[in-house]
Amino acid sequence: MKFEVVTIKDIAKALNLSTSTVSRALRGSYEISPETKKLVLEYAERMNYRPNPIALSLKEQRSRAIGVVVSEIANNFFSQAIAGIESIAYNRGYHVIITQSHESKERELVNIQHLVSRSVDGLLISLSSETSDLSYLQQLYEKGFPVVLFDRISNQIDTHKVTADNYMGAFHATEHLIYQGFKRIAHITSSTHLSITRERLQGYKDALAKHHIAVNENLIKYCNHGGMMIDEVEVAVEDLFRPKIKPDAIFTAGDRLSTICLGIIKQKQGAIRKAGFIGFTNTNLADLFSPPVSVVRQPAFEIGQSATELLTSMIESKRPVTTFETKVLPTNLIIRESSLQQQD
Amino acid sequence: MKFEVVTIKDIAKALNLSTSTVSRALRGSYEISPETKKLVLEYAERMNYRPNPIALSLKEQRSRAIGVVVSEIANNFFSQAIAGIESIAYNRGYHVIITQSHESKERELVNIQHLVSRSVDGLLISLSSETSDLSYLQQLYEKGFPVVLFDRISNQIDTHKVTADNYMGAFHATEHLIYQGFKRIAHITSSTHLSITRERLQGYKDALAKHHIAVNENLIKYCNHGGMMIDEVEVAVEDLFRPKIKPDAIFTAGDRLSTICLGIIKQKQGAIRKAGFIGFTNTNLADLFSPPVSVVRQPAFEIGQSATELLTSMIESKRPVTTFETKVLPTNLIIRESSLQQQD
DNA sequence: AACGATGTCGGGAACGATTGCGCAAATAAA
DNA sequence: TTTATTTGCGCAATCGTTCCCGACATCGTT
Repeated sequence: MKFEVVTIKDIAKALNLSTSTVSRALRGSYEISPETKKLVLEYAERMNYRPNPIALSLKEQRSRAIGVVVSEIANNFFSQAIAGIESIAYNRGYHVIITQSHESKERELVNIQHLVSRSVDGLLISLSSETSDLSYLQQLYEKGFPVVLFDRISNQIDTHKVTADNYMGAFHATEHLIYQGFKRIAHITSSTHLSITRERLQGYKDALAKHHIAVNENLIKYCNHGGMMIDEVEVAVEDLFRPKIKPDAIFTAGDRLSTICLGIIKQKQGAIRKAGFIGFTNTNLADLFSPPVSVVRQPAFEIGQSATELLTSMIESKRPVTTFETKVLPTNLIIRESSLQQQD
Repeated sequence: MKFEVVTIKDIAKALNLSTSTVSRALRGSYEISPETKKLVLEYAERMNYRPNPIALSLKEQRSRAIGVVVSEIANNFFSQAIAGIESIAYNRGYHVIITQSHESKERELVNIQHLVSRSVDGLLISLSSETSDLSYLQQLYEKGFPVVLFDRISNQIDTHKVTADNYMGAFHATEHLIYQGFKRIAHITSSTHLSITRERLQGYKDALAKHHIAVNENLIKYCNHGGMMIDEVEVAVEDLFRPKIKPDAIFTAGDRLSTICLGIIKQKQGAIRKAGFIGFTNTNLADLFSPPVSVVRQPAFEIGQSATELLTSMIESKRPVTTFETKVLPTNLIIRESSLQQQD
């Protein structure tokens, strides 16, 4: 099952020229006479010649492809980020190879090794929630392999990073709840391995502190699988609302976490149902919810774009890049009914 | 900015052997003595040798990668389908290269050419809404290049196809609305170029016919950009509800179409707001809507898996495949409040 | 002792493209 | 006319790997 294509050799043979001449003619080299150029160009056009990228990769030691590792494609944030990645990569002539870690550090490692062996020119990574040891990546990176971290970043490795302003996003969300009069604001988040978890948690805590509300560790729940397991979230919600003194608002720190939590709330009655709600999520459908849901929205598309720009510039840089930037893009607080204090 | 790796040549030099011997030792050839094998294997292991997939691709004329063309990644159906594709491809040792057509036939063509020139071993395609002329694909396919169509298929090309049972999905959805007492059921769909449009439309019409309801062409609106342009949908909805005699229910035929339509309905009053609603969508959040939305859900993940299984079997088939199957997977009708007749 | 059989290994072409170098012919300069 | 320069093109190496052949050495057989 082969798919025969014309090569530079075929053209050379047909035109009674050498492959070098054909190659140079195609690349418009000055050392080829205009007549020969025209001849070759026209024939190549007619035969629909396309240079073989694999051969080029082998010769030039680059593949013009970048690898992406995310936890899950079917997640609003990531699918939007990938769209952003693809938009820039496409323009710069790179292919995008996508892999999912499913929040597993083993799978993440296998994916990275796979991509590297496949000679991708660079890597765009959002860490899995299990990942704490970055030594493999570190090692790879120190050998000069371009890596850009996005969304879930780490300070264990010194390279370009792009992320949303998780701290301020969480801070403003929490402060908004406080302004609305909520006093006992619960926070449901994921593994503390993740930078986004820690940043959002800090924003939450600092907002409370600013308004002289003591942080209550019982109001903070960690779902280590980040919403990959529904049970985990159910347990967290039930734990929160079991005590006599219940939370009056919930602030969730992740896309899946938010939607799952909303689903659980919907099935419940009483205090749970009445609690204020705001969450980090990138769904476009939040205003269709009942009640319309307040969200912290991340500029996912732009994060993907920005990370890809940094990566391609690193790949194409002549000398080793030594100064790195960490881009922090502002989040968008969209207030709808769910986070408003009900007057009753 | 290079990333130096050990090659078979390095091993040969270090061990004072020829590359042929090293190659054979690594592949466990019988003509290499056990001692030499052991020596090579251990050294390769120690140096963390990985065969260069690019070189292999060049030699073997295959890349162990499959190309995917969809209209948009950030769409529930496609992101779920891609997850299914990736799950099978991963197990069979293939990489997945994803591209988006953004519903443009030019972009689709460029992507396909790009992927082919990059020597993907096969193609998984869901056609753009603009595509009517499949001659390029046809031509490619006739040269023996493995192609599997999924979701948006075409009978212009004879190969494996995988799709949801759009006809029955639409039929049952429409019939459900009829059973609920709705009489004037509008249908908002996309370009008739698409197989899914035609199949769903036919299901809709046949359900009406079965229940002796005349098809009213004024109640059918075609959004040729399939929800990529919001205006288009707004115009459609307004056109539907402008006449004196208004529809009492809406049935939408696509993911984006459904959610956009729901957004529009939400902003309106009166007849529009009160109309029954059901739509094709793969969002997981439909029961969080207000009211909870009835949907026709496609087995997106399974469609992706199935298409990938067929493609890889085609790629790996020794002799040309001549008999093709069209897999039709059942849809899932999930009834919630939005499609129930309100008793008032 | 001569021969074939077997076991181990290396040489080199091939996959498709680029590119430094060299060579011949044509042209320009002396 | 002779020399120098330019023009136009081919040879061959290279990227990493596989694989067809051919080259030996060793062993057993007659």
